[in-house]
Parts: sequence; structure tokens; C-alpha cells
Amino acid sequence: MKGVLFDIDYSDEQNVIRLYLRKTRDLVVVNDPRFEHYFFVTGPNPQKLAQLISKLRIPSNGGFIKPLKTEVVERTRLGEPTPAVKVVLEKPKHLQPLRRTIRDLPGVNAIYGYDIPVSKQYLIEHGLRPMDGVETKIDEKQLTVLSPPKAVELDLPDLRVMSFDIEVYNPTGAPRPEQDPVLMISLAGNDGFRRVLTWKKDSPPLKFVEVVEDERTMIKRFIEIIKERDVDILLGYNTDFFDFPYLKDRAKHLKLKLALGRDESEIVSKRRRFATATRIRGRIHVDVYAIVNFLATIGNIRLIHYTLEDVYRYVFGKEKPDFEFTRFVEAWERGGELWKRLLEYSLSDAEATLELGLEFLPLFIQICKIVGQTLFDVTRMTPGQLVEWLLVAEAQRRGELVPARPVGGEYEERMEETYAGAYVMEPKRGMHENLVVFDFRSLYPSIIVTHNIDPSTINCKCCEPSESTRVPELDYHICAKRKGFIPGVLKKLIETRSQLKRELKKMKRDTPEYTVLNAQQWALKVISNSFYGVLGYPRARWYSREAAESVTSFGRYYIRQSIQEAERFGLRVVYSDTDSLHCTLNGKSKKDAIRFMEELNRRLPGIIELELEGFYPRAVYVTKKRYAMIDEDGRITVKGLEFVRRDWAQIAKRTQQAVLEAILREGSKEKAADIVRTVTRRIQKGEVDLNDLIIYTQLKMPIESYRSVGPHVAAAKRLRERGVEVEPGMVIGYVVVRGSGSISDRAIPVELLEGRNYDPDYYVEHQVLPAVMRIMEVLGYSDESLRFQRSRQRGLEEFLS
DNA sequence: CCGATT
DNA sequence: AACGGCTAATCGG
Repeated sequence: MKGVLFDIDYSDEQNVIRLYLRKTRDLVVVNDPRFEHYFFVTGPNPQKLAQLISKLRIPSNGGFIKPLKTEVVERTRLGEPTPAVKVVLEKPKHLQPLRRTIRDLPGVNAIYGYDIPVSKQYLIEHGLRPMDGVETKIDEKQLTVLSPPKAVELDLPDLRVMSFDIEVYNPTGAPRPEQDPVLMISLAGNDGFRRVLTWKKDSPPLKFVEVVEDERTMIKRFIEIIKERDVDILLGYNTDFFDFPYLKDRAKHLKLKLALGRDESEIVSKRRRFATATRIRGRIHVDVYAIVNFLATIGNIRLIHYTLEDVYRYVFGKEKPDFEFTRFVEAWERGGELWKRLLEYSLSDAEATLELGLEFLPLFIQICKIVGQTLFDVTRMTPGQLVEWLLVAEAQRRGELVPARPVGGEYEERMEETYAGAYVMEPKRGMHENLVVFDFRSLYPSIIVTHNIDPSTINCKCCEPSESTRVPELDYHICAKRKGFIPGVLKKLIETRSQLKRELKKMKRDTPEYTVLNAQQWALKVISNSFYGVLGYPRARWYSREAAESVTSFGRYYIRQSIQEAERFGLRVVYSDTDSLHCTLNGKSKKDAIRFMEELNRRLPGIIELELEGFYPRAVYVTKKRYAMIDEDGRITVKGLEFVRRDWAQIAKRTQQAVLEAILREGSKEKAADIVRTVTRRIQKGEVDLNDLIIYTQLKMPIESYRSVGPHVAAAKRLRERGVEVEPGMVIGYVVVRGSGSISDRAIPVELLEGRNYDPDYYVEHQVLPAVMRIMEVLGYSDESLRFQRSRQRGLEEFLS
């Protein structure tokens, strides 16, 4: 049998691995009862150790837990040949008791691979890649595997994708699952299916609305539709955290089973570190919010709020309908136009989720194939976890023992070890014209590969420190004889990506082939860029402070070298951060600049390469990490300035941006001053919309833990006094109002404003002026007469004149 | 005013 | 369950 490996899990009741194979039209589940689950033990005398372990009998429930078999095998550890005892288990359940007993046996050095779940070990052992093909002999009647499954290349058939969203009755703000019903469930499929289920009798006769008897019938109908339409992938937005837990509670209350599984099994919610993830057997539940979160951490999406509306606007540049959640109850009770709008809004949520899901699924399907883990898992992993599971699979392939993740003390120790990072040059402040910007292409990955940086190659015992092996600034050297494991894996990823990019250049955009290949190269980039982070991450299996430290040290070395070379060539370097070089042409031509880059590249080792990022007619540098540039097509890039931050009021950010535009586009400080004048007047006259004055700050801890009570903490306390539950992770929005006392004394949460007036002085002096002055100052407005701190009115007047 | 906290 | 570098506001002694 051949099919695409859609999903995999382990059944405890049957003690089998279940492979979910997606055939051209439907899904077949085959069981493998012959799987092996094992871990490795090392010690000075492996033969004796194997003997000892094989005789273990751990009493349990009237019986015994014992290893199924033990054998001594050849493995490597950080590249060194190491014999190990392979302990095969009778059942995955036996793993922890056996491991704990073995840990305390005499003659045991370390245990490896005990923290790899059985289904993941199965994938790795057989080299299978979810979302790619698998081939195996099966017993047709029993649907059991007769030969070890093999990975084969196979195209993914068209999948049936559906998204859903629920709206809930919420008279107190936060809905209470014991009493507040689900009002509607909307669905949108990639086949064009659109539906909103509701149980409000007098709902308008829209063609996508289906009115049912009651809430219970609605949930049953939802399950029925998912089943009827044979959904492969079920999407939602924040469904791990909200929709599924809520539906589950409601179902329990209504004595219903949420039997969404393809085999009509109930959904299973498992608590993970920060969220609960919900599994549906035979289908894949993808929470698009988790995907968005992932893209935010790698810098692909950068927003103030990650609401569906904001993300949709950012990704597609289009608006979708919005609806105040405070008006759900009113809509339900009043009906009419408001209720109709809620129905439409709910459907638009499902549609937007579907659109976003379809946009990013190709990327995650490719990630599945590269790291060899399921779509369910990879859409919920951090970049570091992706790298780690890829490395676990590669280690297995090479017979390398997989180090365990550190626990307790070791983690604490690693946490203590900090190291120096990147070099950031103090910018030459002010406005510059005719700039060229270069950056090193994937600097850290290139360094790891070029310099063979790996936990096993740093300070090896087989090589002597020498000119060619030494790490700049550090008392480390790198092995010249053995290729490291991590650089080896990374090199392959980078080479594959270059190959793909060459192929892509020859292809037409907007073809299905292009989409697939592009997703593939993107996936490779995402993963490659996360290797360095994992070397320096205390919880990582292949953590090595020395290796991470060597990477940043080489980085500083190359960027400093390039600054010198650029200056020697005649360019003037005005700024540099980590891997980038901002230069003014300084009389040289664009061609000269390119020649400089090419000459430098000829001398750079390995795959380290400087690239042209672009030419910029104008740029303003404020401080390290804060600058703005305009390119030849008039596009403005702003880095680090207030306007990308949520802890500044919209009014300050917008004014700063307008000022930047006036300066960069037109070179006009006068126009900039004009803009500021208009805005400050509007603030003083009380004409500014409250929404433009809200400052958002995230609570990072329980409020009692704060030693210093900042405005957002003070605002959060006020919320709590009014009975609102305040938790870490919440984003508090507040406005500073008129009155006496500190800023914190006057920070009122948006929810409690109740017509109070904002403090115009605060917004002029602490928001708008600081934001614009930072830019104006470096352009020569730094004179004392322009400072606004003294007499407020006079300072402002002088500044404007 | 200035270091600590965020 | 990804790294360090960095700026800036506000608190609070």
C-alpha cells in the first residue's frame, strides 16, 4: 500500500502505532503492532550492563515490568565511537519506570533518547516524512503492517480544508461555559462551502444561515457537517485556547460528545506548556493563531495586536468586517440589523481564517517534510523545536546518540553562562544622502558552516590551536579534522535552498509548482536561521555556549573587517548592526560600490558572502537600532522608532511617521514643524479621538510581583478592583487623564474611562514631542531654545518657530 | 538626582 | 521550548 502519511499516533489500548494514509480520495488507517520503542544506556562495561538490565524485574500491578530485549550496539557521542546498550521496551508505558531504575544502577554513565515519544521515534527510525509518501505491505483484512514502512516521494492529493469559528453569549464580558451558550458556529471550506449555524428563530433569511432548534442541535449539526464533508484539515483562530475548550465545556453541559474524529472519536485536549492543544483523530486541527505566533517570532509578521482583523489586514492588505464583542448580547436580544451584522461578521471570521490558513499551509507542509514531524505538531512548535527535531532525526540516521534535554540543576547552570553577542556601531547621527546598504547573507548559518562550529569541534583534543583554527578574541580553537554534526546538517539545508532558488528563477510565478518550491525554500530558510539560537539556548539538547559564543565572535570579526575595508575603499560607513553595513557613497558611484562588494567577496572564506541590500537616496540615523530610510522607489523603512511599538499612543506614532515622511520624501523640516503644530493644537483643544491616545503594555507577571508600579500595573490594579480578572500575558490599554499625582496615579484602563478627559499636557510633552524631537534633534534642532521641558507653552512656540 | 525596573 | 544588544520611560529612595 502506498499513500501520503497524513498523521501518526500511538494507541495505548491496542499497543499499536497507527499510520493515517491519505489516498487519492480517502483516508486509510493501518496499524503497526511490530514497532520497537527503545532507549540507550552507556557505561564503562556495556556487556555487563546489558546483562544487568536484561535481568531487571520491576513489580507493577501484580506483574512485572521488564525489558523486551537488550543488546550492545555501536553508536557515537559527539562524534566519538561509544558502545551503548539498546534497551527495547515491551510497552511505551514501561519507559519511565525502567529508566528510573536503570538510572540508579551501578556502572551507568548516561541514558539517551528516553525523552522521545514513541510515534516520533517511529517516524525517525523509519525515515518517514509526514505529508510525503509511505509504502508498506499490509494485511488487507486486518489493515496491519507486514513490512517496515518505507519513505517514498508522493504528491499530496487535494485536501479538504474547513475553518470554523464560534460566537458566545457574554453578558459579563468573559463568557462562563456553565451558563453562557454558544450562539452561532460559522464554517468556510476551500470548496466554497459557507454556513452559519444558529438557533435564533427570527434570524434573517440569508443564504448561508441555517437555523436549528437549539444550541444542542447546533453543535450536533456542526459535527455532522464536518463528517459529511469529510474534512481533512480543520482550521480555527485561537481555537486551541478558546473555541475548542469552550465547545468541550458546553458539550459536557449539554451531555453531548464532541465526536469530530473520522472514526467518530471525541476530541482530545492535551495541556502543553502554555496552551492546550486539541487533537481530532483522522483530521488535523490547525490553529492559525499558533502559525501567526510563529511567524511573529521569526519576524515575518510584525504587529501591535495579533487579532484576526489586524493579521488579515497585514497579510492581505484588505479589511474584513469587525464587530464589538461587547455588543454580542445586544445583537442576540434585539435581533434585526445588528444580529444580521453579527451573522455576517462571524462568517467573515471563518473566511479570513480559511484564507490565512491556505496562505501558510504550504510553508508548514514543507516544514513537515524537512523536520519529519506531523503537521499538527509543527504548526505548534517554536523555531528551536523544529531545529531540534530535525537534528534528532539526523542524529539517528548517523548513529549519533541524542543528548537529553537538561533538567533542573544543569539548566540553571547553563542559564548563568551568558556571552557577548553582535557588534552594533554608534551611528553617525543625522541625515545622510546617497547611501548603499550591504548585508551578509545568512551570516550566522554561513559562519557555522564555513568554520565548522559544533559542540563536538570546539576545543577538540585532536588539534592544536593555530592561526587557522583559532576563534577571534576567544581562547578557543576548532577541529580541523572532523566535520561537525550541526554544520553538516546545516550545509545540506543551505545547499538545497540555493538549488531551489536557482530553479525558482526560471519558473513562472503564480503556478502551483512555484508555490510549492517557494514554500520549500522558505521553510529551509526559517529552519537554517534558527540553528544559532539553539546553540545558545540553555534548554536545547545540543546547547554549547562555546559554540554560540564562537559564532557571534566570528560575526563581530567579519563585520568589523568589512567596515575597515569599506572605509579603505572610500565609502563612508555611517552605521552597522550585526550583519549590515550602511555607507554613504561619498563621491563613489553605484558601480564602484558593487565593485567593492565583489572584491571583498573574493576574499571572504567559504560561503560567507556580502550582498547588496539596496541604494537609498536619503536616511536619518537617530541612535543605535533607530533609523529610517527611503529607497529609490519612495518606500520608507523605519527601524526601532516609536511607530512600530505598542507602548506608545497612536497619535505619537502617526505624528512621528508624518514627520519622517516630510523629511525623507521632501527634505522639508518646515513641513514637519507644520505637522507637529497642527497635532499639538488638536491635542490641546481636546479634539483627539480616545482610541489614538491608548497606550498598550503587556503584563509580564502577576501584579503582586511588581516591585515598581508602572502606569500599566497601576491601570491593571484598577481593573482588578472592578472585578476583572487580571493575568500575566494580558495587554493592558490605558489613557492618562487630567488630575494630580504621578502618571501611574492617572493611568486609567480604557474599560473604565467613562467619559473622563485625557491630559493634553501629558500627550504633548510625553508622547508627541519626545517622539518627533528625537528626529528633529539630530537634524539640528537640538538647540536649548527648542527644548520643551522648560516653560511648556514657550518651549513649544519656540520649537515651532 | 540617579539607580533600578520595566 | 531561540540568541544578545540596545534605548527609553518611569518609579522611588
